[in-house]
Amino acid sequence: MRRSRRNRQTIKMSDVAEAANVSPSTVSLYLRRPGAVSKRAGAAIQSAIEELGYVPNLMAGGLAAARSRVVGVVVPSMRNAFFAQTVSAMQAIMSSRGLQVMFGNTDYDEAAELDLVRAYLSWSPSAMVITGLHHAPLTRDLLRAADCPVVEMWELGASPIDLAVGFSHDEVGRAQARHLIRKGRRRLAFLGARMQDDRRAMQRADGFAAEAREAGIAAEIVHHIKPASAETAAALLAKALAKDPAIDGVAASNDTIALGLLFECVRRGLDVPQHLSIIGFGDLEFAAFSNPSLTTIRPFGDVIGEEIAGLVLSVLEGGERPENAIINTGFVVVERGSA
Amino acid sequence: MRRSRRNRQTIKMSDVAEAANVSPSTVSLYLRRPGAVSKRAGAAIQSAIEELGYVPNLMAGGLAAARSRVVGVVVPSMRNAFFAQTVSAMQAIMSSRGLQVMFGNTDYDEAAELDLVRAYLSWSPSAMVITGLHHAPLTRDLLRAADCPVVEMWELGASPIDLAVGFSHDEVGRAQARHLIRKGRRRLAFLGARMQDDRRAMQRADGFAAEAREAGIAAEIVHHIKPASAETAAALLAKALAKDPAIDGVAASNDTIALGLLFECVRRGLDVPQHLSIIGFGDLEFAAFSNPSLTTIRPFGDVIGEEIAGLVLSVLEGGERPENAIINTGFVVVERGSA
DNA sequence: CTGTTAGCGCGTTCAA
DNA sequence: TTGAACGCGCTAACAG
Repeated sequence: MRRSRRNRQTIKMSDVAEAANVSPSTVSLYLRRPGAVSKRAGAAIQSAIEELGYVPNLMAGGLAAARSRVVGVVVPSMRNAFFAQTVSAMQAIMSSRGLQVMFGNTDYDEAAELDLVRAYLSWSPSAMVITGLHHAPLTRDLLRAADCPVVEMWELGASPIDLAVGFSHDEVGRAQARHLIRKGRRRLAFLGARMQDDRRAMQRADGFAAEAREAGIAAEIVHHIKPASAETAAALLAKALAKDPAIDGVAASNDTIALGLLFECVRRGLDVPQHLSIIGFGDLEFAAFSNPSLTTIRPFGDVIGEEIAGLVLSVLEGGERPENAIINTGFVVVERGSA
Repeated sequence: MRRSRRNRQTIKMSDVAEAANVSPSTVSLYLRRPGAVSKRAGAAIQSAIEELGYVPNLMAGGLAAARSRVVGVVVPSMRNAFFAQTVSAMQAIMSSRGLQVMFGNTDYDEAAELDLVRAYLSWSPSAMVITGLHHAPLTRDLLRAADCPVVEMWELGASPIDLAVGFSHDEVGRAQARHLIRKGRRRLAFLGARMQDDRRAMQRADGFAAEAREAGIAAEIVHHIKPASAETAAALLAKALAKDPAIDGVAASNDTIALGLLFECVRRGLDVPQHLSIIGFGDLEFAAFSNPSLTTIRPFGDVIGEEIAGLVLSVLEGGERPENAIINTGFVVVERGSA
C-alpha cells in the first residue's frame, strides 16, 4: 500500500553527519558552499551522501532560510507558443542552477493572476516572473512588497515594478505599418482578436494606427472579441472589407490570425500580396510553410527567457543587483511572400 | 533596498490567533477543516485573517505535515503543443484546488529526467506526473518508492509504476496504416523525426508497420535523426522516394512533419492526395488550414490533463484510491483533404 | 574550518 | 471544540 505517510525511512542531514563523523552544520555548509569545508570532511560527507542516498528536504531548508529555490512564473497561457518558448528556455537554465519553476496560467484574468501571485509568494520564492506591466493594484502591491526580484516580461514601456525584459509592442505595431507603407500600401487595417483582454495586442494596434496617421495614411482598427482562430480571422476580414472595400494592406495581431487571413483570401479569390498585403506577428513555425509564406515579426521569446534567467541568477548569486534593470530584447521583421 | 531578508513583517498564524482570541492550533484547524471549529471562533478567525492579510507559509505547513501542495510535472518539452495543452489543463484544475504545479523539460534526456524527479521529490510533493512509461532504472525506483501518487501520461501499454493516463501509440500507428489502406493505398511509408529519442513515435512506427504487414502491404519506415521541421520533412520524403519511387501513402510521426511534407509535395509538383496520401499525428491548429487540409489523428491532450487532475485530486481528497488506475483517453482520426 | 545553539512557522498528537 | 507541548529537517549566527 503506497498511501501510508510516515512509513518511509527518510535519510536526513543528521544521518549523513553521523556517517561522515562531522556535525550536521558542517554537512549543511558543505552542501551550500563546498569550498568552505576541508577536503577531508568534504570527501567523507560526499561519500556518506551517496551511500545513504540522501536527498535534502527543501521545505525544511526553505523554512529555515526564509527563502526557497522556487521561481514563480505567471503567464496568460502556456498554450501560447510565445510563453511556452520563454518559460522553457528559462526553466532549462534555472533548473541547471537548482531553481525550480512553478508556473500558472491566468487566461488573461486579473483575479486569477492575483491568486497565483499570492500562492507563489507564500513559498518565499527566489524570484517572481510575471507577464506584462499591467496588473491589479493589489497584485502590484504584493509584488512590490515581495522580498525577491520581480521580473515583468514580454512588455516594455510603462515603469516596471522592479526588473523588466521584453520589447515595445507600440514599436511592433509601428514596424508593421511601416513595412506595409514601404510596400506601397495606402489603405491599411489592423485586425485583432481578443484585444479587450490582451493589452499588448492593443498596444500593437495603437502603434500601428499612430504610425499610419503620422504618415498621413488611412488605417482602420478592427477587432473581434473571440480568441484567435481561422473563423475569427475570416470574420475580421469580412468586417474590415465592409468598412473599406479598397483595403490593400493589413496587419494581424498575431500569426494565427494572419494565417487564417491567408486562408480566407484563397477562399475569396483575393490574391496575396497582389490585392492585399498581410503582415503577422509572432513568427510561428508555420509562418514559413504557408502559401504564400507569411511576412511577420519575430519577437525572440527564448531570448526573453534566457535573459530573465541570467538576471535572476545574477541577483541571487552575484549579490550585485542590476537595480531596476530593463532589457530590450527587440524584434525583427521577417519578410516573406505575403507582404 | 529590496534585498534585505529579514525586514519584512510577516503575519503568521499566531498573530491571527491572537487577534481572534484563540490558540494557533485552532486557527490551523480552521484553515484545514473549517467545519471542525465553532461558528463563533471561525468567524473571528476569518475576519482576523482578512484584516491582517494573513498568507499561510506553505513551507512551514509542508514541513510539519511532511507533505507539500506541490505537484511535480516532467515533460519532454513544453514547446511541444501536446504537452503545453495537457499541463495547462491540469494546472487550471489543480490551481483551483490549491495545488501548485512545478514543471521541467527533459528534452528527451533520461539524465535530465532523473535530476528533475529527484528535485521534485525533495519537495515532498502531493503527486508526481511524468511523461511516458519508460525511464532510467533509478528514476523508476525513486518514483516507485515515492510516498505519493505517480501518474505516467501520454502512453499506455507497458505496466505503469502506479497510475497511467494516455493512449496506445501502437494503436495510433495501426490507425494511420488502416486509414491509408482503406483509401486504396498499397505502397506505404512511415516518416519519422528523432525517433531515437522519442519512444512514442517509434511505437507509432512499429504499429504502422505491423498493421501493414498483417494486411500484406509493403511499408517502409524512414527516419531522420533531427527534430521535426520543414527541412527534416523534405529530407524524409526524398529518402522515402529513393527507397521506393512508387510510394502512394505516407504517415508522419507528427503534424509538423506532415505539414512539411505537404509543402514539399507542392514544391515537387506531386499532387496530394492524388499521387500521395498523407496522414499526420497531433491535429495541430494549422492542420485544418493547409492546402489541402491535413488528415490527421487527434489525441485529446487536454483530456489527459483533466483526467490526471481528477485522479490526483480524488486520491488526495477522497482517500478512495483507484489503485493502479489506467485511463485510456483514446484518439480519433480526423479526415480532411490530404488522405 | 568546525560545532553549538536557536529558532523558522506550522501540523499533530493528546488531554482537558 | 479547544489549547499546550512537541518536533518536522534544516539554516544561521556565533564561539571556538
